Amino acid sequence: MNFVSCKDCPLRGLNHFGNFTADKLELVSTLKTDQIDLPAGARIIEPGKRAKRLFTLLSGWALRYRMNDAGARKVLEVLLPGSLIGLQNTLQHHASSGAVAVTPVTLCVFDGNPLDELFEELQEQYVPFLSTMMEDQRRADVRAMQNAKHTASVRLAYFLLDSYDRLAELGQAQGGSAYFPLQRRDFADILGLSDTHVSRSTAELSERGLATMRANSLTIHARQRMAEFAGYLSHRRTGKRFLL
Amino acid sequence: MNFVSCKDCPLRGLNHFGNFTADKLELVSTLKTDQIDLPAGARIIEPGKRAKRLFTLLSGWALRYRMNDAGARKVLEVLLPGSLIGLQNTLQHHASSGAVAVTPVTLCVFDGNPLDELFEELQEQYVPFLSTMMEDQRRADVRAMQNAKHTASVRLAYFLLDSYDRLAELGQAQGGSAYFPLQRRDFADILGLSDTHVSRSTAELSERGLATMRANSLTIHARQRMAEFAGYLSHRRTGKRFLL
DNA sequence: CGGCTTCTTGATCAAGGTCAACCTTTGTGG
DNA sequence: CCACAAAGGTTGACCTTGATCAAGAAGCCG
Repeated sequence: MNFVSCKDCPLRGLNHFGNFTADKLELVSTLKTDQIDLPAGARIIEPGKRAKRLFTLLSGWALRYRMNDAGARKVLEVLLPGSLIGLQNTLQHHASSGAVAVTPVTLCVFDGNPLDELFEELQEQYVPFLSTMMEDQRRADVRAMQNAKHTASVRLAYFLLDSYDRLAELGQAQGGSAYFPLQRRDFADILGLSDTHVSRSTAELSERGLATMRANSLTIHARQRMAEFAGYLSHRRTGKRFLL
Repeated sequence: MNFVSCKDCPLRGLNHFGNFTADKLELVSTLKTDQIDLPAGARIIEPGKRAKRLFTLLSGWALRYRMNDAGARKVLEVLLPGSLIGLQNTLQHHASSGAVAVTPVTLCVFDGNPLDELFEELQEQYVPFLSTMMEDQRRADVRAMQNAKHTASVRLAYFLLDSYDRLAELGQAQGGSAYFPLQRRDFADILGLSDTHVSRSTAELSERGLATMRANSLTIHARQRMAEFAGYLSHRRTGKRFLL
């Protein structure tokens, strides 16, 4: 993708993200030092390594994950356009999560200490910034709660609805359908299931007439019933999302 | 507990927490508007409610939790002295996690917009602040990963080791033993197990000679073997922890 | 000493893991 | 355009982990 100035950022135009004033935007533009394209499967951040650079996902899908001793991968977070990548690895000496591209991705690169400048110059932005972190934590909280009590197909249904709504906010879902590039193995690592059982669960959702998934796409057939099945409440988000 | 000025805060003296300069400390002192004692079992923050106040746990144990529709509780985080409480509920419109005291607790109260002032006046503190949030996220990440793959007793062992190390950093554990006020039911809600199975798992750790728990206390008998059993690595923490 | 709550132990059962065979897609080269 | 290989997905059989239900055993008050 051609280099995009933050002033012309296609994401920033979306209602979903907060706006900066022209001069703040100018500052953010100067903080963006590079833009890189990576193919599907590329490792964006190596787990266990310290990083100096902070990324924003401009387009494409990625996963934040962690490996355990046995070599099994657990996906901790699904990263969609607008997601900040690498905060763990810039702030912690021994961050053990990494990030990998699921589709071809385009990344905005913020070198040096963008957060220093951010908090110096864009001081009043810390509330949206923290709110966005809290929103992500909320998502993790829900996941934790569900893992404790619900069955595989309920968890899958919840994950699909939540993901669909995130995509819709990015303008990447309409009429119940969305591009959805995850494979069985990814679902397994996200939900903490075996890929075999993910298969069974998707079959169940399909049999119930709730949703079908095939060939990189997701279709939700009966939103209302599926939300009941999953115990999903689409709550209005807390304000706009922060975008560096 | 008598009102403690931040300048005389017993926690701040610990090596575990970062230090402020005298004038910053003075500022924080003025932000602390109150100090309250609550008995064991008291609800510190009501789930689902918006809150204006931010708390710091000065002494005692508390749990951040969330209820599901079926009325089951899931503990999301164990809060020990120094923990910030209520960030979710001040920043999000619809925060659904609450906090409850496990032991009698003493809370420092920060009214109004302490974070505003913090970031205005203590601007350079944002790195420790975010680092601390990332450290807590790391703990959650590990928990998520374990839930996916490990057995109940391994998860319990990991949780005990992690908790023990947190207590040790607070000077509340020596020689393998620590005050540990959680009940079977709390463990169940933390680990996402039934209390019955927590019982079996503690029995297993005891039979293996790794650790025993009785009467509000935890004793780790064979740290090394237990760490191997749990796959636990006590990594040096990333810098000091932020304490408002 | 009852009358609580918490903890333990046992028996049964269901959700999901594992292993293995087979089916579908997709891609590649002749 | 077909043949075949490789990767991903589905289905089935069996087994393990941990949930559920229920009955006792400790503690812990009054």
